Amino acid sequence: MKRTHMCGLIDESLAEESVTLKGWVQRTRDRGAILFVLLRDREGIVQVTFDQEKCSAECFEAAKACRGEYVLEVTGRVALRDAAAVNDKMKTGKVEVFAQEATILNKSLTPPIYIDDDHPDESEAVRLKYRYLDLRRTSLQDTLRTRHKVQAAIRRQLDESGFTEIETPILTKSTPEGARDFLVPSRAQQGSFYALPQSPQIYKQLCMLAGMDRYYQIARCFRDEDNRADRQPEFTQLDLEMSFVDEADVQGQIEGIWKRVLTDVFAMDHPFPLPRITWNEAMNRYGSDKPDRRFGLELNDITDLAMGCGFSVFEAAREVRGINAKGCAARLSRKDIDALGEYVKTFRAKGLAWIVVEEGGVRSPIAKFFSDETMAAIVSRMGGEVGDVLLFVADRRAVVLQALGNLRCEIARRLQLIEKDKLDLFWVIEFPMFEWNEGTERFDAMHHPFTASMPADEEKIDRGELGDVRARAYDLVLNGIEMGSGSIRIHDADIQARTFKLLGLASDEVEHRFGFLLEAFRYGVPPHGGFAFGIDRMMMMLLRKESLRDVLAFPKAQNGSCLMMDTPSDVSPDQLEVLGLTVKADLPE
RNA sequence: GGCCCGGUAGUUCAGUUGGUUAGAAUGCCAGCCUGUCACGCUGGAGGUCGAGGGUUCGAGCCCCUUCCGGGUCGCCA
Repeated sequence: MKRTHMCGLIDESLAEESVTLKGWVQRTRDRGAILFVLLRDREGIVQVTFDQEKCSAECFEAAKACRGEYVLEVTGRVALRDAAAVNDKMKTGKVEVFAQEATILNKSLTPPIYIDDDHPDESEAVRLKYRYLDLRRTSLQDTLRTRHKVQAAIRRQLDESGFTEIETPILTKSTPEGARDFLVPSRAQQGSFYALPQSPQIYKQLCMLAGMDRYYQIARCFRDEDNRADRQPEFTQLDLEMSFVDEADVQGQIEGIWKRVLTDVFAMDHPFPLPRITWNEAMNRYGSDKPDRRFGLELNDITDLAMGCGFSVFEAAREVRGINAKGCAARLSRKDIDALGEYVKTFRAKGLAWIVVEEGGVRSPIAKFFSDETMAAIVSRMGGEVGDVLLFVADRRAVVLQALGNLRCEIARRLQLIEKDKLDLFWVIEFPMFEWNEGTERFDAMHHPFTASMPADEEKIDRGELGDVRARAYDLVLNGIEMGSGSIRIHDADIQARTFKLLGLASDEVEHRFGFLLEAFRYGVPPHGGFAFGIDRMMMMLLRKESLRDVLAFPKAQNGSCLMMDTPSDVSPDQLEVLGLTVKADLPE
C-alpha cells in the first residue's frame, strides 16, 4: 500500500478517513486484548490502536511482535478520541488510528540509545557511534531542517542580489591561512600532494579577476588543528566576494543575509545596520577582539597610577588594568575570588589582585602597599563604590587583555549576568594589519596576506611601524563568538609582493606558492573585497547549542575521529598498491 | 604538547576506610491484563568495573602506564 499521510500530521479533520502510515515504532503499550503502538515519522508521532476484536488475527499478531524502532506499515481508520482519552501532551493527542492491517517492514535490534529527547545525559561517545540513530531524534532532525532553511534563505538572498554560486576545488594547494593543511597524496604525480582548502580565498579572488563580479559559495573548509566545542576539522562557511566595492558594500550584503535569515527562518525582527566598533576600542574596553557585550564589567587602565605606587608587582608590570565587578561583593566570596585567580592563570597571568570597597574604606591584601591617595585614585578611576569588587591583572599588555577579557566572561557566567535571549551582533572594524609573533619573532598577517591596509596608514608602512598599521579588515561578532571575517583585498601586484616581503616570506617561497597569483594580478584585477562566516557557528548560536556537534549531521569527535566509521583508519600495504601510492605509513603490526 | 573532569549492566548512575555473591532506575526477555499514554502487575536474563601492570591475605576502590570521551591552554578565525 502507498503511504497516504504522515503520522505527525493526523488530526481531527481526518476523522473517519482511512489512512496508510509508515514509520518507526516509538513505543508499544500492550494491554492484552488491546494494544497501542506509537508510530513515528519525520512529522511526528501518532497513536495506532490495535483492538483484537476489530482487526484481523495477522494484524494483531504483527502488533504483538512489534518492538522499538521496528519499521511498520499500518492501514486504519482515523478516529477522535473519547474526551477521557485525549492526551494533551501529544500534538496528535486528540485522535488515534484504529489499525485494520499492519505489516512489519523491518525489524530492529534493541537501540543502544533512547530515540527521544528525554535523555540528554547520554554520552556523546555512544551518540556519535550510533549517529544514524541519534539523528532520529526530533531535536536533531529539527536542527538539520532549520539549517537547510537557513542555507536556502542565504541562497535566495544572494541570488536576488546578483551573486553567482561557484564551486571551487577541494583538491587544491595549500592556502596561507596559517593552520595546518590536510594533505592528499597524488597517484599521477608520485611524491606530490594536494591540500584540502582551508578556505577558497585565492579562488574567489581569481573569480573577481575573471570578471564574475559577485561570487559566493557555501564552501566546505578544512583545518588540521585541535578541536573545541566550536571548532571542527571540517566546517562550512558562506564565502563571498565582490568587485568594485568598499567595506560598507560588503558589510551591507552580509547584513542583508543575516536580516533575511533572522526574518525568514527565525521570524525575528533585528535592527540593521549593525553597530560598529574599532578593534582598538574592543581591546581597550573588553580585552577581546570578539567581545561579549551583553554585560558590563569593562576594563579600566590604571597603568599610570600603578607606576611608582609602591607595590612591586604593579610597578614591574608593563600594564595594569582592572575590572569592576559592580555590587558583587556579596556574591563573590574570598574563595570565589581565589578561584578567579586560578582561572586567570590559565591565560598566563601571574595572579589576580583585588580590592573590595566597603563602608569607610577598602578590604584588600594589597592595600598596605598603597598610600591613601593612591588607593583613592585607583578606586576612583575604577568607579568603585561600596559593594564593588575591583580585580586587577598586571603583566604585559597581551596577557592583561586576554586574562581580563576572559575573566569578565567567566564572572558573567558564574554570576549569571548574561541576558540569554539577547542577540548582540556587531562589527569590529579597523583590525591591525600585522601581529607580532613571539615565537618566530616577526610579523604575521592578522587576517591574511591579501588584506589591504588603510590608505591613511601607508606612511607607517614606509616608516616600518608595522604594529600600528590598520587593515581594511572587519569581523562579525555575535554574543562574544566570532562569526566571520572579511576585508578589502590588495589588487595591486606590487603591493601584494611588498606585503609578502613584509611578512618575511622569502622571494623563492613566494614564487613557489604564489607566483601564479602575482602573475595573474598583472592582468587587470578589479578592486575587490569579501567576507566569510561560519554557517555551523551561526546555527550553533541561533539555536543556542553548546557544541558544533549539535548542528552537524555527522560530526567528528574531539580528536578528529569519526566514532561511527572509525575514521581515520589504517590502510593496508595491499590497498596502497592498488591505489598506486608509495606513501610511507606507520602501519600496525 | 600541557592542565582539568569522566570511563561500573544495552542506557543513566550509586558503590562508605581496600573486605562475603558489585547494586538501583530504566531498557531487554517471558507471562498476565480491552483505553494505555513515562501504562500496570509477576518473574527472569544481563558485568573482562576501559585495558595492562603493580601494592596487598584481599583491589571497582590505592599506585604506575596506556586507551577512549568531554572541557580548556597552546595552536587555530
